[in-house]
Order: sequence, then C-alpha cells, then structure tokens
Amino acid sequence: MTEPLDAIFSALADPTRRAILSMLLIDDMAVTDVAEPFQMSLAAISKHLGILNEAGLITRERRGRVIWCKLDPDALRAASVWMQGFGQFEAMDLDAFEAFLDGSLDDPENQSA
Amino acid sequence: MTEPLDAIFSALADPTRRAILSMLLIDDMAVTDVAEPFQMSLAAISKHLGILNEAGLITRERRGRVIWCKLDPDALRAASVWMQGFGQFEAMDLDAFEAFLDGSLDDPENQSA
DNA sequence: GTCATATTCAACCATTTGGTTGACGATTGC
DNA sequence: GCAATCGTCAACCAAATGGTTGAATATGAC
Repeated sequence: MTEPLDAIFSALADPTRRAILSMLLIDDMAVTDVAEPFQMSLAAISKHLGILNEAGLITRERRGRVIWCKLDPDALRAASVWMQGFGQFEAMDLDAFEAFLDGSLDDPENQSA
Repeated sequence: MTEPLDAIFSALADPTRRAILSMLLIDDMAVTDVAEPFQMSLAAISKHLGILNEAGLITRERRGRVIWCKLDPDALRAASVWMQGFGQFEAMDLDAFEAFLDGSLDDPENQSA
C-alpha cells in the first residue's frame, strides 16, 4: 500500500475508524477516551489509531502519560481532490449541502471547537 | 460490510479499481476492454467490477454478448459529501451533518441527474 | 449445429485485516 | 520506592481480500 490514496481510502473503509474521526472532529481526545465508547480492547483501538495516523488522517502528541489524538484534515482533502476528477457528478449536491451548512452554522449550539 | 460507506471506501481503496473508475469516467466500456491495460486475468477484473457494482459505483448492462460498464455517480457523491464535511467544515454539528447525509442519500428528490 | 467470443463461477492459495490476550515500557502520585 | 495508569508491542487467530486457473454459461457468427 504505497500510494497515499490507498492508505486513506482503506482507513476510511472501517466504520470504527470513521466513528473515531467523527469524535475527533468535535475535539482532541486521549487514546483511552477514544476507546471508551467502543466494545473492543484498548489495543484494538490503538491499532486503529495507528492506521489513521499512517494514512495521515490524524496526528498524535504525547503530553505526559497521555497521548492526544487530533484530526488532520489534509489527507481527507487529498482524497477529496481525487474525487473532484469526478466533479461533473457531484456538483448537483452542493446546493443541498450548502443549504444545510447555512442552517447548521446559524445555530450557536454548533459553534463549538 | 453492511454500511454503504464501508463498501464505497473499501472499493476506492484499491488502485486497480480507482483506475477502472477513471477509465469509465471517459466512456462506458465492455469488460474485456476494461481488462485490457491491466496485467491480470479477466476473472480478476471481473471480480473488481463486481465489487465496484456492489458498492454502487458502477452499473453493468448486458447488450448482446457484451456487458457494458458505466459509472454511477451516486455512491461517489455520498463519499465525497462525507469527506467534504471533514475537510472543510470542521466546526459544524455532527448530528445534523449525519442527518443531512442520511436524508440526501435516501431521498429520491436528491438523486437528480 | 458448431465454433468462437464474452463473461462469470468455483475452487484454491497467499497475504492482509481486525480482533484477542498478556507482557512490557513510560509516566504520575503517594 | 512502589503501585497505579496510559498506551504499545508481540504472538496468535479467524475471516476477508486479491489473485490464480479451469470449467461453465450465454450469445453471436457461419
């Protein structure tokens, strides 16, 4: 799996990893806290975080005993760019997407992080 | 792999399959012609096409002896929208975003050409 | 009907994936 | 120093993945 896109899409293919990304979208988290909602071992989550890190989707930083995980949007953008080669097909959804965004950003509840 | 996004991202994770999609972006193709540039058996390409079809990324239509493969924009659009949520709109409400995704995928109104 | 073409199916194989458990290293608190 | 906490590593396992080959199916051409 030498190509970056291989690693990125392969990382995104797992629902646990997508859920982790969703959690990190809200805020940075320690590994233990990332693992908490999942019904699998900490070691398994640690492996998932390693895969996300290898794909460039997250970064990890040690502070004391705790390793903080942080979303890195760059890799996702790379995958997005690849998909823009198919742009003629995704254009029609942008109106709905932007309408959704307008509503979502108007709500002060959503201004977190 | 019940979730649509699982199948879509998993399908996109393979470079052969991404190359096939790029070829189909230019024009519809017969299975034999899809296989021609690759150094693997026709059966292997047939499997790849089956995976792309299962993910909803392509459709296949038999005309006579030949099965024509055609790009299907819907699945790619779903994945693209999911990714754009992370790459560009990190501050928005996640629940609303997922609700939007569900709606946009289920609602036939949004499947317009 | 017979033969060639287009595609899939079935069985098989090696490698990868996603999980487990238990041991280990690093750090903090008492 | 000692015990508890945080996270990874190593070994293992079952299942999935990506490829192969050879047989089977379906259609078209003669």
